[in-house]
This record gives sequence, structure tokens and C-alpha cells, in this order.
Amino acid sequence: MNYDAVIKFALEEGFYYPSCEIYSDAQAGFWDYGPRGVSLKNKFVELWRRELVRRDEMIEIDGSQIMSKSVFIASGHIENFNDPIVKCIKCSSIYRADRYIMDHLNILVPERMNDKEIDQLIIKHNIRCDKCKGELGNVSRFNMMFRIGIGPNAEEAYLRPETCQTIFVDFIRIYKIMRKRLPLAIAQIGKSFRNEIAPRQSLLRLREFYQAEIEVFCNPNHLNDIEKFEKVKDTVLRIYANGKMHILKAEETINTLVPNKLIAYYLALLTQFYERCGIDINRTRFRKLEDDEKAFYATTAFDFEVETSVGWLELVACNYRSDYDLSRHEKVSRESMSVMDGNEKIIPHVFELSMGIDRSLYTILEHSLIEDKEHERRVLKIRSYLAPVHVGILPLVNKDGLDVYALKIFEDIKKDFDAIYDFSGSIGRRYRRLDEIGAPFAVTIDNKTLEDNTITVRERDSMKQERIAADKLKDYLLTRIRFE
RNA sequence: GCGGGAUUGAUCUAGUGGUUAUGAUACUGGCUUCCCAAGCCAGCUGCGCGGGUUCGAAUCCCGCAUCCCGCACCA
Repeated sequence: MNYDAVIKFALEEGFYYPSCEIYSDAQAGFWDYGPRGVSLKNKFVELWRRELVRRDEMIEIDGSQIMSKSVFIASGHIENFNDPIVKCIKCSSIYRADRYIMDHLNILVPERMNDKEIDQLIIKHNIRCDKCKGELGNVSRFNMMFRIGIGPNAEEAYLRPETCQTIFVDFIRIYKIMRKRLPLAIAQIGKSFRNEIAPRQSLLRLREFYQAEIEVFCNPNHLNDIEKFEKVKDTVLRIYANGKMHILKAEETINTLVPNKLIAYYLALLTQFYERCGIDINRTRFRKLEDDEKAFYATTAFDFEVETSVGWLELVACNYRSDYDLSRHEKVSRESMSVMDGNEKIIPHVFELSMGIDRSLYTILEHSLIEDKEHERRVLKIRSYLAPVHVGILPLVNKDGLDVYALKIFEDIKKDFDAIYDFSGSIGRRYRRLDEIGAPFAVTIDNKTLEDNTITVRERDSMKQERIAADKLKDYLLTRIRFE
């Protein structure tokens, strides 16, 4: 399915839709998850906990979304997370100042150049607006962080632009109390906020969005002492670097494409996780970033990208952040961030997996939504453990006590599964409705049920049915829906 | 943020100044129906927001917002 079809599907079925849509002053870049979307998201998060957090014995925290100014002085966001912009006095066109000058003068403008120097360059070379030849105003700064005021005096603070800052500022306490050793991974799911200039494409570019971030704290001198790497050494990594694809077992990438075992290990875990999300892994790649593409804190970076109808989409940023964050926080807060690793006293380095949840959910939908022309149906062929609804309970006809029997079954399982009871419309119509929201199973109660207490279970993808004892339904669903 | 296009029920859509705004799908209730979008009856939802022109605006004009395309932006 393509992007437009997924958007329409999401609106119709209640996966997600624009926030505040009944008001005309609703702002772009904010979307709500509806009933089906929340159910999908919750299951995605549970899979993430299962396949990453618990599997790798990570620690999960949940931090505040509002953080103090000092955090972002230390993190570099106050200084770096903004762009110098100039505005045309005449026609109000806005340009990114440093790039505009580079394009016009063919010179390199260093990132650290201050606003006055940029102003002088503009005046000296009489740079004018491309569109109307009007004069340009003074440089101003647009910071992508949402600044907010705390309390009656509106003390300066910010909505976090990435969840990981919580992990960095909490690190030393967690390390001291949790009795863990390096490498130690701390994970968090939560909202982040970025004041994008022009958000577009629904869940793909939001001003308020969910991240699942994993920060692996490690000793830079032991990046190849990773015993658990053995468990994933045969996992195939798809790496795009130097202009071509490399499809190799994890162990074959070490020292060539991937600098060490620790990074390769987590790239492998990530690959396995997304495979279990039902994303077509043959349409994914880890793209090794060139120096000019990397974030200001990264030394090695891979983007995990997936092919969609709108092109390659970045789902996860994997950055080796070295000791940038902890050292900066140590300097600004004057709290020591050193820990003992064996006999070494070090400031840990950090390897980060920064997942975009909203984009991941979008991709799962796009890769799972199928137009089944043969059976005239739209089917969400999503993994059963991610399905927003697990099972529909349907009386074949709405009389003869079948409805009563069906309701009893529904009451019996509704606390253990996401189940819906549906008696309205023909049986075929009800199957179609369940197919559309990806319910992997439909249970039908018919006359035979009244005689021998058996029911039929219909499978979404094959449309095949089998008859089982009604009192075995719970076991049946448990084995078929559980995480594999 | 700039330029262009668009905005009519949940979804798609007809409607270029004049009765009560069109149709389809979907949805709801009922009848029928023992297994895959059948049929019949009944029903619920709508002109993005604000201002102007006009006797009269979904329709013309202006502003704002959102969506789409391109540019720019994307730590």
C-alpha cells in the first residue's frame, strides 16, 4: 500500500488522525493515536520490552518531559540545536543564513561563526534576497526546542528534544543503585518535542513524537569484549556504505564496516527486533553516515532505514556518542560521572539506539496492509501479537440463543485478549471488518455449538476455519497469539 | 517559512450567486440469513475558521488554519 492509502486507512479505522481537528487553529505536526493505534502502539512497546529490554537485561526508566535549562547547556542543544536565519525585509522570505552565504559567495562559513560576523558578510558582499532582490535583515536564531516558563516567574526550561538526556542525567544514580556492570544499557520510551519549521507527512515528521531510546554505557577499551555477541554472530546485517550494499553475517562486518563487536551486537539485535515487527527486512538497510551528515555529538553513526512508498525512511539513529554527553554533564553539573570498571576509573562511552516509534508504526502498517483482490477485501496482515484486536466473537445468526452463547464466550476471554463481540450484519461482512483491523482470528458460534460445545476459528490470512472445543479457546488463542 | 494546488457527512464525491445541498460507500436499528462485502425497510452524520461583497454565498473577494506538490529545513 502507498502512503495515501495508509493515511486514509488510518483515518477510517481510527489508528491516528490530526490532533485538535475540530478547531481551525489546530497546528501542524501533532497527531492523536485513536483506539486501534493505541492498541498497536502498546503491543509494539511490549515487543520492544521483550526483544530488547528484557532480552538484553536493560534497565528501563521513564523521565520527565520538561527539563531544566542547564541540561541543554550541557547537552549542547542551546548552542547547536538552532539555525541562523535571515529574513528579507521586503518579501519576508526566510533563508538559512550560513548556507545562503555559502551558496552566494562560494566560501565555507564555519558553524561557529557568530551572528555579527554573518551580518557583516551580508553587508560587505551586498547579498540580497533571491526572490525580490530586497535587503536582508539581521541574523536571528531559530531554536528547535520548545521553550517554556515554569511557575509564576516563568523560569526558563525546555521540553526535551530527545529522551536520552534523561538517561544521561540519571545515569550515575542508576549505576550506583542497580548493581550492574559495564556495558550497561538504559532504555526509555517517551515523548520528545521539536519545533520543526515545516512538519509534514503525518506520523513521519511530528513536533511531538515518541522515541524509544537505548543508551549503552560502555568501557571504550573493551568494545570487543562482548561475550553475548556469540548469540548474534550469524545474524545477517544489511549495511549500506561507500555507495553500495553489503549483506554479511554480523561477525564478518567487524573491523571493516562496523568498528567493533559492541556496535555489531546491537545492530543485530535491532535487525531481529524489526524482523519480528513484520517489517520486510529485505527492504531495510543500515546506512553508514558520512562525516557531514552526522549529529554534532556522533563519531560513528548508522541510520536504520526502511524502504516505503515515500522513499527510504529513517527509523533508528545509531550513534556512537563517545563520552560527549557524560563529560559535558560532569563539567556543567560538577557531578562526577566516573565509574569503576574493573580496576579502571573511566567516564563511560555511549552507544545509542534512538528509535522513532511513530515512524515504525507507520511502516508496520504500510508493509502489512494488503489489498486482497481475489477475495475483495482489505487485510491488515500484521503479526498476531501486534494486532490491535486479537479476536472477534461472532454468533453466526443473531437468534436461537447463539448470541447468548457468543456473549458468554466474549465475557470469558475479554480480560485476557483484545476481543470484540459483533452481531451486526452478515457473517461475511463481519469477517471483512475484522480483516481490515488485522484481527488474526474470528470465532463463530453456530447451531452445532449448541449441540456439542464446539466453535469454529477462522484464520485471517488463509480464511480457513477449524472447529475446536469452546473450552479450549483460551489455550488456543494463547499459543497462537503469544510472542514468538 | 516561500511558491503552486486543494478543503462539501466517518470516507470518496456532485454542486460556478437563487427552493429543503447530490450520490455512493461506510455506520446504526429492524426483517431475512447456518459461514465469507447478498437483499429489503428505516435512520444518523456535512459546506475548515473569520471577515467582506450581495436582497441572497458551499459558490465571488480578503485573511487565517490545515492537507498535498516543489523549494528550504530535518539536532
